[in-house]
Amino acid sequence: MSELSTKYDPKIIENEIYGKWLAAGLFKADNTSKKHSYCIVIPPPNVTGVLHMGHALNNTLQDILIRWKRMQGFEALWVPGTDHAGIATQNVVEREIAKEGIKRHDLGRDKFLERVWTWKEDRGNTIIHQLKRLGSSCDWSRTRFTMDEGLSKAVKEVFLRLFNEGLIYKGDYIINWCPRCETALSDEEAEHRDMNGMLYYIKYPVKGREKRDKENEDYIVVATTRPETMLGDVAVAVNPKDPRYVSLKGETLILPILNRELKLIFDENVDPAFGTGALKVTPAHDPTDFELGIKHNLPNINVMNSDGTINEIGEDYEGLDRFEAREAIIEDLKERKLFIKSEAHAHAVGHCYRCHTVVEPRLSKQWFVRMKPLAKEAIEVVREGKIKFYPDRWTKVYLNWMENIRDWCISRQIWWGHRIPVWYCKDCLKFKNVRDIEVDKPGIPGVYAGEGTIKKCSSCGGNNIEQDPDVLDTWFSSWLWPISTLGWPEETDDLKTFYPTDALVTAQEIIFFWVARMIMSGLKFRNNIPFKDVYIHGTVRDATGTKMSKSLGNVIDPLEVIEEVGSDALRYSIISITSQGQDVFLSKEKFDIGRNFANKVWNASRYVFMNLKEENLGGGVDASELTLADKWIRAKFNSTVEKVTKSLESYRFNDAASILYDFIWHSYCDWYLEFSKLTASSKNTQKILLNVLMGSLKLLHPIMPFITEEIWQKIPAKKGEWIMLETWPVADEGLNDQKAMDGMEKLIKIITSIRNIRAFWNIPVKAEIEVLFDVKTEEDRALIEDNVVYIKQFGRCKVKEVKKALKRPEQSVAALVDEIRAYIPLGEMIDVEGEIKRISSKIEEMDKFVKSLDKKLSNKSFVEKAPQEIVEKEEDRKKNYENQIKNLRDNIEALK
RNA sequence: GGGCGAGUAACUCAGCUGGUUUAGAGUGCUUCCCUUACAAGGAAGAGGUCACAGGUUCGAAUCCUGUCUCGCCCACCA
Repeated sequence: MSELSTKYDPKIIENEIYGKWLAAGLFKADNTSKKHSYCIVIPPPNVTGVLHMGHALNNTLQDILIRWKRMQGFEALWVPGTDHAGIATQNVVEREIAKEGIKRHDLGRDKFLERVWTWKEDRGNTIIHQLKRLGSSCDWSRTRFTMDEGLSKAVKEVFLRLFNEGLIYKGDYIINWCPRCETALSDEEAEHRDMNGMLYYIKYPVKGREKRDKENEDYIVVATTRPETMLGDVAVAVNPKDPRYVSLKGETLILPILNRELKLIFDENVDPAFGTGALKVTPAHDPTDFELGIKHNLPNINVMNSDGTINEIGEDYEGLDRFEAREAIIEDLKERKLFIKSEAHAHAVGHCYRCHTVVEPRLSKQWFVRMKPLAKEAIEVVREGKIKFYPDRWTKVYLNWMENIRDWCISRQIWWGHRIPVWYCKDCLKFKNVRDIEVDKPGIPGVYAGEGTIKKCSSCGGNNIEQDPDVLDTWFSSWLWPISTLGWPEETDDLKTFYPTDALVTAQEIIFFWVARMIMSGLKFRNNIPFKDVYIHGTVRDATGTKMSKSLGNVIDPLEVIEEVGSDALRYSIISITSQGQDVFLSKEKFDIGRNFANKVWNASRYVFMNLKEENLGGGVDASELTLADKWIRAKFNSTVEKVTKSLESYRFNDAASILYDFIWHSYCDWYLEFSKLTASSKNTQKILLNVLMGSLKLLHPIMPFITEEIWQKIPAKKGEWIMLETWPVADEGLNDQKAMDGMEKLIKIITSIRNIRAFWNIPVKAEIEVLFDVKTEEDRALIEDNVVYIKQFGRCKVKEVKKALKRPEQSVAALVDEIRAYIPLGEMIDVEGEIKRISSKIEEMDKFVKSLDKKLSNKSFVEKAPQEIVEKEEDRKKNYENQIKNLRDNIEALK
């Protein structure tokens, strides 16, 4: 047989194999195939991204699924791609041009976008290349990008449909504003982090009473965490039931510093227990206050510019950054004796998920999608089980979010993205700045939403038309991913064949951003769920439990790991340590698991190849000549097939990995392969050796695609064939053999016991020992005699005698396997006392079990209520132990 | 404030519907072995009141309740 190289070198193998797969077009899926389809779509990584361990885990899981299904005979499609990551990419390019001393406004919109596209072409494919290195069997011919023509068309189509249905509107609301990116963010894009902030107590004087000295009557104390927003205060609110403030009803307050008059309003939503029970009302800078403002008909005063500096309303503070203004205002208040105190106050503060700047709640005109109507059906399909989450606990998280869904802010004040397809006639609408135009419903004269550029106003005939300057949230294109990558809105063959897709594999962080919205969009625009199963894997963390991130410098670079140990080892390791949905704690040593296993597989295959003769491999296995080990390994493999398949079906990937590890390493290599050395020339042995290896390689292929393919290609009979296109093994009931399983297990125990004795008595490796077996049954006698060569070889001993009621030889020690007694005469080497001690301690140990079983069996309730088979089992066990104890006692007698 | 997850061997973790588990694996540790597949290996071994307290049950690491510790997510108490 052809040979594998002595050393396993993943670097060479992996590059070569991947190239071969690509060249042969094996990843391409046929959309006219009559086979059942199986489809997954990649969670599109951000174009600015580089492969991190999260991706490695995510893509390995998906690749396992897709390779497994492909082998099961499905027409398997895995659609890859990237999203344009509006804010992140724009930030990257802005940073790049900043090095040349240019800002984006210097370049202008068109020129800047050209730069971004150039960047995308040059650098935006990094992650795609890296995914290939991992072995991902994506259909690269179908690679998509959210700004592609097709996907852009889908985005536009969806916007227009929703707009015309009145599900998209533009209006004034408090949104999360990132002063660094200078754009609005959705609620999900503002990450809340616990911060040790301050709560500041400030006096707001009561008008006309400033000169009085009486405490509590000449001012109200207000508590705030953001004093700078007081510049935009329009009222102070208290609870109507709060006795402290009842007497002040009808009074007017004076806003410190700016000296604006403020109403004192009474509202039940104010919590008397917080701070002083008095709330400063700043409708333009706080969501709660905004609601109050509407309810009490208060004006909105916006005091900040888009970059977070104070605007002209702030008078002397104009131009100061919000945090500088905070300090300055506090100083001024102190000077005016209007500042009372500050106290530590822990609270959650929103941060921009792209640049981590503290976001500012800010009143702003933005585009929104009404989500409640979309959520309805998305809730039903999950409730009815049409879409299932794995692990199931995420169902609740999803439903909870869905049921409390809020409108989605989809406009971003950046340039990189899908521009909002809305045009305004400035003449009809009489607005200087189109941002200020409110669009609360479709069909407003002078507001046009359309696919192509609109140049002329059909209302007034004028051409003073301007397109909305904003772009859409990146997720507004990502949420269409399952339909748009398959060709929607066109009725393509891909869409017909592969939609709905089967599984979505993703991380928990993205359930709201993406999973939930895809379900809504699929139902809305395709009238069907986008996928059936959602597998949520854990977050990859470092050994201390911190999420791996570049800025923290605690990353383990998957590509470095691949360099060192290979992609197969990386894949195996990460899968084996990821139990369903649990977070993954990584450290470099963990990759040894996969490295060692790959090495084992390689060397075992090498051994098999070395011992095979091609002329022995023709025809089937001769069933009449099967050894115990043959039957055993075949039965064991059979159950492995079953278990691995079951594990994959239930998304228990780590189970699949460890079942294979255990079978290949501990059953196949440790025992079968060792046994085979004694019958290496037998045709049967060679055939079974190869058959089981081939089956194992197939089962292992989804997890370790490269090494399995490489070995497969070296099997002469498989020359020119691909393991990745092989058929997934199916369990064959005819191979199950309980008797062989039990027999082999006993044999293994016998050999182990003999080795054990050798080690225990410190018998030199080269010293020969003899074993005599005392058996109780004919079966046991046959078992030993039939397999005596193995006992000799692996127990490193001579088998002198096997018979019933054998008398214990003098000066011997005993090993016990069930009812079999093995005696090893050691002559002068043993001290009788020591052996008696050893046996006695064993008796004690067993006595404990007998006693506990006794207790159990004498318990009437147990005997009556427990299933019959369990009672019987326990009885058998007890008998067994009692027998063993009896044997051991006899042995002590014999030694004396 | 709500929700979720975790606490099992020195370390990192499995253990799915309670009984074939006398609680497993990998790493580490001890002893022996470079035996022609593999020292990235082989053989043998030590090591655990399954966080704590109750409860359900004939039977609990597993189910229920509570407590403690850690981690995460959600939430407009300024």
